[in-house]
Amino acid sequence: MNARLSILVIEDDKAICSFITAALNGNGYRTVAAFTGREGLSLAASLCPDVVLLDLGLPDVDGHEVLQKLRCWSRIPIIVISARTEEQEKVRTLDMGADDYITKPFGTAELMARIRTSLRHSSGNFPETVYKTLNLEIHFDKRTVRLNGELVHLTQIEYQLLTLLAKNSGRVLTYNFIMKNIWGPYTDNNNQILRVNMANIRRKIEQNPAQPQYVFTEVGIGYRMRENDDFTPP
Amino acid sequence: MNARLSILVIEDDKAICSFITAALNGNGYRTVAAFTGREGLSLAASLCPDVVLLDLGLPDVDGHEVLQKLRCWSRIPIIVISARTEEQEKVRTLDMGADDYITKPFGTAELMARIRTSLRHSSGNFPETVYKTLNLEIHFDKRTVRLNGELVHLTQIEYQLLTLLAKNSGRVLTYNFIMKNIWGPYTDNNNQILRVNMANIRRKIEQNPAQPQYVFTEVGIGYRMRENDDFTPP
DNA sequence: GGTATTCTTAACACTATCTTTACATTTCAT
DNA sequence: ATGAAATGTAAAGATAGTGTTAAGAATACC
Repeated sequence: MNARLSILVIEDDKAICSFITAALNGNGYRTVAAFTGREGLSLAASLCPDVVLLDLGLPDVDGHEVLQKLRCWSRIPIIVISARTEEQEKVRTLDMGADDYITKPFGTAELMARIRTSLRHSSGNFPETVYKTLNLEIHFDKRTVRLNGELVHLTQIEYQLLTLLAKNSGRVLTYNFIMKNIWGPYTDNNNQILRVNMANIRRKIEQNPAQPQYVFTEVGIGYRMRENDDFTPP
Repeated sequence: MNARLSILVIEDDKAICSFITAALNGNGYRTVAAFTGREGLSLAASLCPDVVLLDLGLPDVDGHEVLQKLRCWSRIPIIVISARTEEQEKVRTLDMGADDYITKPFGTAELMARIRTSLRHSSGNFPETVYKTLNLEIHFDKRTVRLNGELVHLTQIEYQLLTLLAKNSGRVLTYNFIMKNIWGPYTDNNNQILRVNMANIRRKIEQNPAQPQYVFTEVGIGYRMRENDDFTPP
């Protein structure tokens, strides 16, 4: 059911590269190889892999530069592989945003374990307890929704859907993500049920459902909820 | 303003323990020490520290058991410290939910770097992944584009196109590369559709589409997006 | 067991988006 | 300068995606 996870290997030494990709394939991952930093950056952008393995000793661009460029726009887990064992080098690399630093030589089993650990990290987390904007308030701990101070009654699914969006407010959630989250991983790709629920929610909280203020449609992608007011960036 | 982060050190060797806590204190962390597994578990539960450092060689309970028990109820980052270097041991420990595995002897600088990395993972306060230049901001993880702070609505293809360029900012992407990336490998070599989309994007984000500030045309080659000037290391 | 609520499915109207066409404008070599 | 090639723009038809309604099925509640 779940699509296989894909891993981008950025490594100039073809022998090592094919060794690594073979090991990854053997463990059920899809792999894509890049032999230069430039190539790696483009592929990362177009493929959006689940993990990046980055060898620091590249011919064209400095590996650290690749790391830096990637971190400008992505939080994909990046596991750096390097021959250098000096502590300063490790510190520098980790502080530039690498998720792990493995020194050569290393065993494939350890590599696989560290990949699994990275994947664990990249799956999300959100702590907020109140969502509040315009005239809408959601208290997650009380499980209440208020519009202009008045309690709004939502059904189970409607509430789940609204809070999923609220906890990720400002961010577009894909139809698929929402479906999987609420109807479980084995639902088909039919959004009809989602559309109906959204229409019902809008009827309850929007003044004019045709011009929503709270939940917006991103055609072809999914829904996005208006950003939470008491959002305090770091 | 920010409360200092607290770290629980579970380590039976008092010499090593005081060495580590001293280093942590020197780096601004609050530390609590536990000399047995049992103690460590109860302290973790009562304190809810931000990170746990766990030595596997404990006298009373097996270190792996501590790890397992902790993971039953908590997702606190756990960094395991161990004298054992065998790969199987590392794999087992990581797969039981440890966030990192450091072998003795290790330097304090590396330990600190790995703690920072773990903290980044847990608190979700990853530096936001954005493209930013002049008055334009693209938030990749939210899938939003802002011009002068205002949300700009882009269609699916427009967004794909803009982010492909942004993720490769400063570099020329050929028409062919872009076409293949967005319309798939089997499209013909007709750029018309690409030109239309670029015109639409420019109408939405450029002040004067005839003299673009963000996406430049490289005649005969492709498009290039103004370089991201946002990079701020952690 | 009957009633009310909620969930799901299907049909259809409506809207946004995509693609194509036609033509204007710019660029560059001669 | 001039013309051919490349690029930009506008508009309209085709397509796909979304919202809405309503009716039957499933579930919970007396």
